[in-house]
Amino acid sequence: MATDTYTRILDSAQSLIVTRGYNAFSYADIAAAVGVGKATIHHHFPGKADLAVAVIARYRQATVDGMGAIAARVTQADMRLRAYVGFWEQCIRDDNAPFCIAALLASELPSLPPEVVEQVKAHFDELIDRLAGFIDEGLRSGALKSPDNAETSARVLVASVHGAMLAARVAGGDAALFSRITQPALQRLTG
Amino acid sequence: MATDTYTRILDSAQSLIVTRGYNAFSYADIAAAVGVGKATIHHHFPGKADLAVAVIARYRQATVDGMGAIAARVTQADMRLRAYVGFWEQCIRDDNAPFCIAALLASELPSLPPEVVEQVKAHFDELIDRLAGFIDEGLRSGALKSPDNAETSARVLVASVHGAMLAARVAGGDAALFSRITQPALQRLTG
DNA sequence: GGTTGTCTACCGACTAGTTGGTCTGGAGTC
DNA sequence: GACTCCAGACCAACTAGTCGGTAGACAACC
Repeated sequence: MATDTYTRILDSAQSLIVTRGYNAFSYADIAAAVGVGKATIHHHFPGKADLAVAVIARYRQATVDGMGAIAARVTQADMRLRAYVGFWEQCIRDDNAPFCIAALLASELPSLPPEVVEQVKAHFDELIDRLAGFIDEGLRSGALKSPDNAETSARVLVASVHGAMLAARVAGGDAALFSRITQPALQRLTG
Repeated sequence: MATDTYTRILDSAQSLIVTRGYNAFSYADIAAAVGVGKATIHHHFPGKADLAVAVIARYRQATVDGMGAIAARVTQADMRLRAYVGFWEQCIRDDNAPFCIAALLASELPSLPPEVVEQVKAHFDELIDRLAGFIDEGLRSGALKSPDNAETSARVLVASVHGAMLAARVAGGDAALFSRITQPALQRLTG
């Protein structure tokens, strides 16, 4: 199912989307990066939208898995939130995947094919849902505090992370700036 | 200097960038929207980067003017910040220009021509500077409070606004959601 | 008061290159 | 021999950008 070429195309597409967005990468870019013909990409992903959908679908799964791993590994609610934010800080620091592709695609939303829009929305819903789960648990146990409900608190935290990503990107990949900006949103919940 | 056609091209480019970003609009789009030939656009703006630079430069001026107007009209520091956030809430509600073009371009930053990158960075610097000015004044007078310095506080607020814009766009232009997400960042300063 | 020259504003037709996508066909495998 | 995987050549449509040329405004000159 997931052959090597298939995965490498997906990897390449993902890193191109992270740096350029949906509209500024082409089949030729991927073909050159992976070292295959353009037709090979079409073989695995009939259209550009299919490719993007596959990238986000995998990204969504990775997010769900990652949040699940945090839930399993970390027991304290405040540390779970710190792990989420810390993950992105590390990504920016390593210049690995220094931007959430869903956030990037969200900004381009009005110019995206409907299937892609659907995936982006689904990712946001999922992410908010998982974080709200962490926060809800923390509020019940008294480990966290917030004047708002868990869902709103999660949205505020995510917005802070996305805004901080933008700021870090403008500052040339400044992970320390990202950390500085996201800290208040964390402190607001962790006290 | 600034003829009618010139301004209309600029207007059209700006609204196209707001909805689609830099890479997903073309000279043909603008030509069709304005009702002129493509060559006319090239006459006023030799290259696509020149056009984008002109759009952002005008946007920067409008931002500086707008912040100046707030400073002149509103005396209380907390109300100045509310005016800034409220401006964007209104833009989203009216579906007028429901996204900051600099924030949108910032997400595409790695794929942008250097002249455009420069303008985007300059806008961020200017915006942070003006807001930090408001906050600094408020901190001195005791109208605002913050554990951080004015510059960091301004960055946190801007990140919150940009993150909330993304959330509102994903939610289909939900101005109430934008307001709900930005409120904590305001409350943090206004108490 | 014509004539000439120069300027800006604009257009239709063009270019070279790129876009996503299709077609045919070959190599390897089960 | 059917199937998956892949490449090369190709396509129409589109991209930013260029070309020569036109229409009008303004001025200078004789």
